[in-house]
Amino acid sequence: MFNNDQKYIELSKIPRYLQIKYELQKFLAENSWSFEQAIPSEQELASTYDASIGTVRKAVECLVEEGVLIKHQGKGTFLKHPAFVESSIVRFYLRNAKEGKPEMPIGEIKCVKSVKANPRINQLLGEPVENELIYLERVRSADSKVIVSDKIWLSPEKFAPLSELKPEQFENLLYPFYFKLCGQLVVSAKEQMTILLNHCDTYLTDGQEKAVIKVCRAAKGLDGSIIEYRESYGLAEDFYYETIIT
Amino acid sequence: MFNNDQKYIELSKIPRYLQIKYELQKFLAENSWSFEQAIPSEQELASTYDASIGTVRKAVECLVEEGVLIKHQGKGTFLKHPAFVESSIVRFYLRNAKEGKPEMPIGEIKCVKSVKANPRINQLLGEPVENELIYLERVRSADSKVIVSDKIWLSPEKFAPLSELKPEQFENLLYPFYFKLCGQLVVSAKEQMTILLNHCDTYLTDGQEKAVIKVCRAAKGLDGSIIEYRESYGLAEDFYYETIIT
DNA sequence: CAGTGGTCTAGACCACAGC
DNA sequence: CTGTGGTCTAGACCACTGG
Repeated sequence: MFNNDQKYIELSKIPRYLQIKYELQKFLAENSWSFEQAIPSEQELASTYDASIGTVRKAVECLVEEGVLIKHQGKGTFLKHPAFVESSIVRFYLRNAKEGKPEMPIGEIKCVKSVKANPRINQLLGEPVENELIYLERVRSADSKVIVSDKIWLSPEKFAPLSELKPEQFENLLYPFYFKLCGQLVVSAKEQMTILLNHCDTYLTDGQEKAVIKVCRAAKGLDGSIIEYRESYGLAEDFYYETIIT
Repeated sequence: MFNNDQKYIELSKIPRYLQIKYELQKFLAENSWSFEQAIPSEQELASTYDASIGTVRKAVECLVEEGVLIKHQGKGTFLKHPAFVESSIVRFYLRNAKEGKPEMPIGEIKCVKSVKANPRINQLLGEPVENELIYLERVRSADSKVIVSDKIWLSPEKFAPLSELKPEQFENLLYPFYFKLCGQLVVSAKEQMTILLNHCDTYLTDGQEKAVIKVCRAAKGLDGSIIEYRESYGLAEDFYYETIIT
């Protein structure tokens, strides 16, 4: 009925460069594009999408700003390795790191299991409310001291390969591991920080109550949906965070 | 016209659009441009700087991204009112705000004086290390409860008019007041957050030691130099912060 | 050298605001 | 209606990369 017509009109109102952006995003998600191979050049994209270079450049520019792509003059445009280090919770230890060589902390999985549905988290992950989720517990340590304690929830479908693994079979960095085993790439995340003055965590606080910072993180995949939900805890005394405001 | 040509040849290493961006920034700073009057249109700018519209648009786009300008289709491009509310320290109370009407807290100056030089702060503000600085103490309250306590340092030259004032002559919001009295516009700021578990503040903690969050803020003016340094304190239990990571 | 992205031009038409 | 910014084109040349 009218719906179709209306939809068509609505769609044609979306700028061409945004349409191309979405197409490109879909293309990259569906092909599990590698980090090493350049995506088609701007000339190629212009001809395949039948648009001028300027328009394609604008589409690509959007994805660069979102942190999905990165350009190298003379070489090409590539999928960007997400900046894993930039997590706010992981900045804790960077402040106190030895001069010159900030050492990456070691990530260790403590527990992998399937847990009952949690309405709020299921909804975030786009899962039916009755579905069970994959649940990980993990600690990050430096100099054999626990710095960050993570609780992680994942969709059972997208991350099915993980549920078969034992804790020791995981790797140090989780996001590249997700990508390798499950083809899921984290491109951005939203974090909420709060402070808990008396919190007790098995791994972080030695069973005592301490002041901690809690970071709730919702990580998005290439298609924009939330693919991982994580709650991280660090000691308040180690906290340091920097930001720019405009 | 000759000037432009010559300049372009001399500075040919810097892209034209960046040159125009700096020229524009200088122009806005020197003319104390108002928020209500649109800056010259893209056509005008293109002809005054003898560049194409596309190039001028790119220059303007830079300043929009930096939060200096804002565009309104059909109306023009304007100096942007800085988003004062977006300060991370001021987000505390927004979380607990009554539904529908997050009330702005009331800002009240407690003290205005000239203080001895502090090497670190003098350097940040670009002042000779022996110069005295203007120093303000201020609290922000909601429901007659102190939410944030600020210590503020300013250059004596740029903010000379303030040193003559009594506390009660200040206004609720400082940044618009700076602009009105001293022609100084804050366009961006860099903040560093840490947690102090046992901190005592005259206004915030009733003389007791409490867990607080400390935010050090360096605020930049139109020309990119730091024009205000501020240390803000808020109760840790009220802290809430959101951010996007890419 | 060829191919990539980076910059720039000189137009065109559209969408929106305000008179 | 005019003037603004928003989108788009079809080229040009430059700067950088790697074979």
